[in-house]
Amino acid sequence: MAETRTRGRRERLRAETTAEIKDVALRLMASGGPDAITLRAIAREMGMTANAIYGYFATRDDLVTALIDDVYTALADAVDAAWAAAAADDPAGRIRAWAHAFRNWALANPAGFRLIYGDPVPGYQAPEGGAAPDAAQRVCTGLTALAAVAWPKASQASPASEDFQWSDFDPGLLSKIRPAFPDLPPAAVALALRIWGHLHGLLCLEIYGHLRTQMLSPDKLFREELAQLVRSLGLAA
Amino acid sequence: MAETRTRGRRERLRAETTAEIKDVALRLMASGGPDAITLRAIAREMGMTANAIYGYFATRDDLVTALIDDVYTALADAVDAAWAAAAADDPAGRIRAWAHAFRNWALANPAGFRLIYGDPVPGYQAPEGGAAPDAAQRVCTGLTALAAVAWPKASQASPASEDFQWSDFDPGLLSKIRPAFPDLPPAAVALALRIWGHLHGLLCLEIYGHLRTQMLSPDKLFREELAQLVRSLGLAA
DNA sequence: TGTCGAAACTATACGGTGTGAAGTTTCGAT
DNA sequence: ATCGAAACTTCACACCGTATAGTTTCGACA
Repeated sequence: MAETRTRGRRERLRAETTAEIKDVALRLMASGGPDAITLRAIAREMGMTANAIYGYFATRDDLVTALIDDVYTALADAVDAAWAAAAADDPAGRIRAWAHAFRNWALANPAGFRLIYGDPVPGYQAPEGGAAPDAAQRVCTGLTALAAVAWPKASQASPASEDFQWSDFDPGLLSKIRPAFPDLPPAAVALALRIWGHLHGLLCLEIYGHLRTQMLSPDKLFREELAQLVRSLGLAA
Repeated sequence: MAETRTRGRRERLRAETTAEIKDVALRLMASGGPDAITLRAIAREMGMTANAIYGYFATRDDLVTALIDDVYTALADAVDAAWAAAAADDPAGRIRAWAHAFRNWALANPAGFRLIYGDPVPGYQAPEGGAAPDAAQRVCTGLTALAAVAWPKASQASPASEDFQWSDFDPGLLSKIRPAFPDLPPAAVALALRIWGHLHGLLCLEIYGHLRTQMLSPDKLFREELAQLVRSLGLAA
């Protein structure tokens, strides 16, 4: 038991250091953007040598990957929580809550948003698996859940023009969605992705500063977007 | 006259070198992404020293700015040309032509798209004026022209919920739009920006690889988006 | 309790980057 | 023929990621 305690101690220290590295990296990112994430800066902040970090992350990309995982998970948590907090019998309200949570999170963590959705860092290549794809699918799944509730009305308000097949979508995504919504057709998933694109586009333009050159009140535009979305889904109050 | 000839020669050489620098930079970007744009790599390619480039661009950011200007202008030219090539009496066709030109350009020049709309390069800060904002406004203006034609029908199909004012928009943008479309209300410009956001979002997700994790046929999704857009504008065939 | 060995960390080095200052060459204008 | 500006090179500096080798720390076990 002393054994497990001490071994636990080693692992605890290691976990703490790992957490501190990620913490410092996130702080640097928040203050100086994704490019401020340099091993040397992190080490400087921690009173270490840059090479010491290699004991915790094999490469800087691995660290960035870990950060993306954490940040993306935080985003997914935020929108899921907003969804859960809204009244279940008010689909339009849930969509609004979800979307506003998404935007508010992005505006509060612009560097995080860029880290997830932009070029995180020079030459970075995302790995295959990991928490980030999971979080992406959670976001996507949440959106599909919203679309699923609205689908019966939405599909008759504006049926899909393309004939979507299940084979058009990623099996991993479907494996999470289809069990939850057995009656959902492929076109509804396409709708969810389109909605994702709508919100993502406005947010990208805003966060990367392309909207501010044309529009002085992006929040008004976003609210209008949501109003039209709710209406197009046949959920208008 | 010998005077003007020789002075012209100096300037011509200078212009040629400037063009070659940008050319090499664009080639590097196309093959290795925006991050491959390094002064040293350019100089290496040209058989020069990296510092020689400082005679043409005061800083690397200035070079990147020049590239962004060129690339953004090329994009604006492409969509404008597609718009002009489509039949003037077919608003829906013009929208489709515009949007497909946008997407095709982006897919053909992913690095350029990232250069314009993403983090171009570590620590880059866009300057105030220049050709890029002009090109952005051309894109935006083109979109507004599309929205303007559709507005009479579109506004009664789905009127705006927010009350947009002219003061919500950038005066520079309005100065180009309002003279051309005197009867256009602010809400129509908001619609144009929303459409921009829709297309931009799908394209961003696709180009940055976030869509491919969920959807295997992005082009089908894009066509569906356009179909729904045309329908929502009351332009359905 | 003394010793071993693994883990954590440092030191040094290499090649890459942008950029500044100073020196050299080129070449048109007078 | 000469002057001077422009083009270019050389050298230097600080920063980056990362590989290698050496050093310290400290829990585990005889």
